[in-house]
Amino acid sequence: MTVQDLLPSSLDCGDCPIRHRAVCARCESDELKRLEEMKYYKTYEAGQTIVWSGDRMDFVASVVSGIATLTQTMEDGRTQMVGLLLPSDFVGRPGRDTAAYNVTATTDLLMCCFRKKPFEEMMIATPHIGQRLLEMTLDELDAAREWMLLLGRKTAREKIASLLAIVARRDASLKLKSPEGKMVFDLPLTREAMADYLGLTLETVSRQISALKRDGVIELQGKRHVTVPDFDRLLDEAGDDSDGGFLV
Amino acid sequence: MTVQDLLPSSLDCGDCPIRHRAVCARCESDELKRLEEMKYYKTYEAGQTIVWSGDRMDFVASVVSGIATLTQTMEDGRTQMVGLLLPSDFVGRPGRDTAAYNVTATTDLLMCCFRKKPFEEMMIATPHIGQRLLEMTLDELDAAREWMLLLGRKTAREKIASLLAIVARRDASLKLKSPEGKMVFDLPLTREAMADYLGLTLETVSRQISALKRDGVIELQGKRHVTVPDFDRLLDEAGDDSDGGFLV
DNA sequence: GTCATCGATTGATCTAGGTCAAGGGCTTTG
DNA sequence: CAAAGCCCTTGACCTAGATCAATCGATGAC
Repeated sequence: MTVQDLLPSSLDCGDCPIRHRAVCARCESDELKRLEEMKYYKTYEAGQTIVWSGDRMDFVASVVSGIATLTQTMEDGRTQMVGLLLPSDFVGRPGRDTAAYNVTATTDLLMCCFRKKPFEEMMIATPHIGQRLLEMTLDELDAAREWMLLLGRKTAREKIASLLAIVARRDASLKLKSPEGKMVFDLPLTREAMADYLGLTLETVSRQISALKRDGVIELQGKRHVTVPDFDRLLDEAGDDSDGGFLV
Repeated sequence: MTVQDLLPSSLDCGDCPIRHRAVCARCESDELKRLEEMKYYKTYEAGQTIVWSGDRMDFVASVVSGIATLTQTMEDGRTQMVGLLLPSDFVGRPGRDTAAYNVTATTDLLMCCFRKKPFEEMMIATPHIGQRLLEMTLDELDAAREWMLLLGRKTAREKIASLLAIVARRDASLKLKSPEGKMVFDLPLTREAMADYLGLTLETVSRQISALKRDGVIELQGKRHVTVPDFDRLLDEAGDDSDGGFLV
């Protein structure tokens, strides 16, 4: 796998990710223009909740910069992350009017939004936008199911390695690898958020990260800055059959 | 919640579920007719694999009767069920040409199929079919994410209760509850398949079912026939916040 | 400069669920 | 009807990860 393979085809031009990833892969210019007219930006601070599960959600959006999470919670407080939104990811449920999960900004966040109503009208008027949405939803479904394998069957160490691989791959899509072939990135999540992602406790996350560091699978500068000297080794630790998979 | 609430609006007429659930909620008669012309039936025996992950899959289909499962496997044999197909469920990935999971018939199975190519053309020609597909895929995504909460955060007992609740609800959609308000159904899965669904071992499944029986949450006639005297009690054991959720 | 606060680490201990092993009904086959 | 498979149950034990608790920086407030 080369660095080129990691580059999502969608991020090579323009300023607003939604143009490429979500909607406009095959847009004619006049449709693009209508989208441009519809879009607006919103910012959120780290920690801020964007919508609560069950709330009315009258927009769809694409993450421009920053990280957000989708989480589900039980009455007693147990929480499970069910989606991780990285830059260029899409959020929103055309055809549904309430949110099914809590959406929370875990870093400062910039989102490119469209009011849902006109977006849906545009979807109906421009069938291939609907097709694109279907494709993206299928991607999300694949990611969710890969994640289910992780939650149900992987060990704590494999879970951590999987998460690191996902973030490394997504991050490498934006930057290039260092000259020596090392992958370098910052963890966008606290230990607690990682635990909620992986179905673990934050203590176990901390221990396993320490273990991977001790065993030379990763290097750590500070608490968040990670260097992966050998990505294949990391994939191996993750127990991933497919090196491609896991779209998130 | 009444029994009426449990009835999917889609199963009240006709002989072929795909007509209702998957595609034709708003079909005009000529489109319906074209679909009728396209469809064909396939049968599989219990235990038979329908497609292997990675194989070419040149059809989409809807389950008419019987049960099928979607599973993912690691090289060392650990397996996780990622989807459960009950009658009227749709399977297939318009726009993708290979299967992402193993699809296996766990009982004798009758499916109503459409060759993928003409189905996709129909989808393009009839936008609201695409919309319906998007809606169904969003439902599946919701189910997958509910399932993630189960896998990541629920105890073994809660997992079992959740699964029983899902099957009971789906089964009750087809039959009515017994006069005394009890729900009665047959488990469509072996203990092993339940374990693969829930991220447990078959021994733990067996023990927890025994425990629920001992505690009067369920009654068992034989190994598979289940009576639920009090559905709310079961939901309570499942730890479900929403009594609605979990579409599968 | 001191005191909170927040995230992270690390240790000690406990336990839910996994693992290994031995039957116990069933159905199917010859 | 014996033999062989399945599928399921139950018991005895073990371990991965949870829980409880102490400590350690950073960072920021006053």
